[in-house]
Amino acid sequence: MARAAKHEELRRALLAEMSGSAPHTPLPTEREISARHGVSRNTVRQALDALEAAGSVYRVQGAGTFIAPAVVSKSLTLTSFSEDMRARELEPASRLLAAETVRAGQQLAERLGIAPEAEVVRVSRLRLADGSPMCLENVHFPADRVPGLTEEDLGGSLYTLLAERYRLEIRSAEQIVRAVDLGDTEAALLGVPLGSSGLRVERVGRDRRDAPVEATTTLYRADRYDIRFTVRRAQS
Amino acid sequence: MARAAKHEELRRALLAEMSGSAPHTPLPTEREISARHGVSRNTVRQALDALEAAGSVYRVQGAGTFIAPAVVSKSLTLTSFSEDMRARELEPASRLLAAETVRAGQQLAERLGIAPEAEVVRVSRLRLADGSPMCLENVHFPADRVPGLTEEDLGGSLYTLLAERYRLEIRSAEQIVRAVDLGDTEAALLGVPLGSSGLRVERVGRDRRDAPVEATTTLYRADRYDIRFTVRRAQS
DNA sequence: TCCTCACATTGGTTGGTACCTATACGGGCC
DNA sequence: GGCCCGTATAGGTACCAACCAATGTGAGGA
Repeated sequence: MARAAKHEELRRALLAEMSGSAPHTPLPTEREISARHGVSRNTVRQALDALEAAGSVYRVQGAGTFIAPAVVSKSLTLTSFSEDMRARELEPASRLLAAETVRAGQQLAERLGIAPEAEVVRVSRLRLADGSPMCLENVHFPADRVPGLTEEDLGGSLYTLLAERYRLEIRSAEQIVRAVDLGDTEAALLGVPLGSSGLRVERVGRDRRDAPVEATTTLYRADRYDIRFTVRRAQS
Repeated sequence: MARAAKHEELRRALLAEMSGSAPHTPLPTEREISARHGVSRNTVRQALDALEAAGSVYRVQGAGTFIAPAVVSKSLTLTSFSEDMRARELEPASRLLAAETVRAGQQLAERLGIAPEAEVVRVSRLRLADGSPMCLENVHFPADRVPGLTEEDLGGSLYTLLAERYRLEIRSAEQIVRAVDLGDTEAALLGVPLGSSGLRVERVGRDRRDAPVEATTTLYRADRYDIRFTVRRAQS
């Protein structure tokens, strides 16, 4: 390891230095950080850019860079269910419901950018947090990208399995969030009353070349789950 | 105008040049763009950084920069209801339900970072898209930041009013999204069947100094509204 | 024919420098 | 005492230059 770029190391260092301080505390000036850490101001700015994008600091021209107030929600990042639950201090677990190879069909084919006749591997799991149901997860992969997946241990993190076994890394994902009325089987599996509402998240995960790798539909219990994120004003 | 920074102008220029081309078409190399537009490579990279963050292009080291596939969802940005609806090609409108000054109370005080006894202005509106109800919106401002707001015309864009009348600009916002069962009055106002589910978005808007400016709770119809966004893998 | 490896090319990182613009603070004027 | 404005200082923009690291290709060997 230790292959990290300087601006990345600096980012971590600054994050560590900041960790104890109160919100709105000013950081040293860019020029001072530059001098103290023995890097160029360019590198400092790169690190600060990342911290700003993550919502850890805010900058005011002419005034300085300041520690952002502790936010409920970190900026929106792509996380696996396991990571998501651990961030909420819940213990993630899984119950495999189905793992099979089927035809893609029209809708999935479109989301994954493959032919409707192509085969996909479907993994259906009930995800638990601290032992009780949190969501129903339906993941689809193009079959030719994950040969032998149905024989693997699907109880843990799929992301880890994908990365280690198939060298597939999901770098970005598009998500569509909707509120839905749960069906009876869904409500039963999730252990909520019939007629409850739920949060449906449809996701298409892409590798660093923007090729679709995964299409997932997840149904969350409305009473235990929310989505938190920070948005910023952008230019047109 | 024309006060735009070079990297910003370049970004727009590149976006325009790209607009016709097919996905995965490579852009000119950074060095070539630099030469052709008469700017430094640093500036080119700044422009490309923005385009990449917006999801318009993706970059592969050693290979090039490519036009990203047309995505359903642009990267997540902060938009007003009016902008949001226009992006969906719907005509936004408003019906004012209430505009009053009240005590903040515990919960609002916490969200806005003010004292519970402090006064807040509450603006409650039914938002319409193409003439039919889309959501119920409840906006709260610290009263001392928007004197005389209740006397203004509250039928249009609050963001515009805030910017022009009070010089308040919302630069970032934290949002919490949940699925909820609508209450009877809410369902009636939104014109959906009793017992329908809805999407509740709680937002705290902040100015560029990260000071809370507004706290909004919005209740969307589940059948007409979804939230779309792109997430990226981030470092720890 | 197929595989391998060196190399040219592309984006990624880092350094350095200069100048612009917004901000805050303090001294001086009213 | 309070307002105004100059000035020091902060971040923002832009340029140049050099080198690193991943990629892909084509020449050459098995």
